[in-house]
Amino acid sequence: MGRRSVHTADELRELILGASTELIEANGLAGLSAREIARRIGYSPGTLYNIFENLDDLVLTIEGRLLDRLDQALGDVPPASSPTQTVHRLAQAYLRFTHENPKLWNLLFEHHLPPGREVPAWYQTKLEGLLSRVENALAPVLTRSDDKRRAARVLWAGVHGITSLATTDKLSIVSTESAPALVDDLVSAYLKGLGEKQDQLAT
Amino acid sequence: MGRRSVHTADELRELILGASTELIEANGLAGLSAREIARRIGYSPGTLYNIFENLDDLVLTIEGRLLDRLDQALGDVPPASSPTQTVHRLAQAYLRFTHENPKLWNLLFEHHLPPGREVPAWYQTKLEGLLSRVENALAPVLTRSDDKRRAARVLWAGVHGITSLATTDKLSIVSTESAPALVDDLVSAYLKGLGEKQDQLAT
DNA sequence: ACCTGAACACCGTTCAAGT
DNA sequence: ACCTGAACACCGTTCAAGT
Repeated sequence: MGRRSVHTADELRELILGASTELIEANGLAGLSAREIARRIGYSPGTLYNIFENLDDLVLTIEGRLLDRLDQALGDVPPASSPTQTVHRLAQAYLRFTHENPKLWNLLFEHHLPPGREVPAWYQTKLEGLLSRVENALAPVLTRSDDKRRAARVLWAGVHGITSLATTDKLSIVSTESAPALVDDLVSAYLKGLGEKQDQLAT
Repeated sequence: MGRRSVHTADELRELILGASTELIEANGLAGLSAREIARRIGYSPGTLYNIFENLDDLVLTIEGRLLDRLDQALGDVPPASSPTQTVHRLAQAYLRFTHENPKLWNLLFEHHLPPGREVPAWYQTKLEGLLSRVENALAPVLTRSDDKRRAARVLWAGVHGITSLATTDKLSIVSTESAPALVDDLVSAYLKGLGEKQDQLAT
């Protein structure tokens, strides 16, 4: 037929991304299918492939926007009286974000690129941007850049691990309610332990 | 036709599980399909459904065996001179295990049961058994059972987070080579920090 | 230029029919 | 009793044909 510009390419793009997000929020990656997206927006499956290379490309786009939203959420965190307190706030903001968007967040870990394909460069850049927010918060207390790098990664991984176990329902060793307390415990004990190490090095 | 007992039900079960494990080790959950399993073992797809309820049931069985193997690996860790050292050894053993079976381990997080279904009771039991190994190692240093529970969960989640980021290739913020150092850093700083807290409570 | 929809090569799962 | 294989209801992706 040729519905010819009932929607512009950009509008179509947003329609597709919107429908995809809804499907993922409802049933995770398993709920996403090209044909179902097409049904929801009233186009044929083929249309998706005019706009996106394939489903992986589409998912990567959604993930990019999600990382941007998290970056914004972390950017909105006001610095606290001490670096330690700021890290606490960042960690809780991350936790809140993942709990508000559990299925969408899980997408980052459920979705895998086919064997050959690498993650795009902009994706890697976004990740580093997020991590640098933690590194910056740690800067006043960890001057050696190696220490800062490592501590930021350990904290990030630790908080990720807690949210992962809490949201997965598969390793339900951690309940959703207990997650914030575990995150606080991790951050405070770990940073306290690091501080002691620092002191030892200083003496 | 009715190949009638060329293999016993148990043999067939093992054939299916073996082929499934190979497929997962090659390409993750995405590489697994009932039809491909059937092809590999020379039976028709329908046969799988005489032995397993469905693919989820089959995957859950594989996951159970994997948890058993990890439990054994952790059980083989000899206690060290101090509780802290023992936890270090457990954490490294966990890390080694996940790095030796990356795709299989990822199965635990890639695979989700359909909306209604809950994880079976034996599954939950196995998880608690694993966690109790960490709790036991912590027992000499953390007497309050609440503290023990929390510390074991934080450590477990933390190590899980590090391996997850290292193996995912999607959040490649952590390289495979750096993982052991991050795990050591997490365990030593966290436990040192907890120790300080304890001291404070004691005074 | 844009979109369709049939076509191809796949899925998971069921179940009547065969041995 | 055990296993098959056709059938059903799905997939992702491509591309000739239509407007």
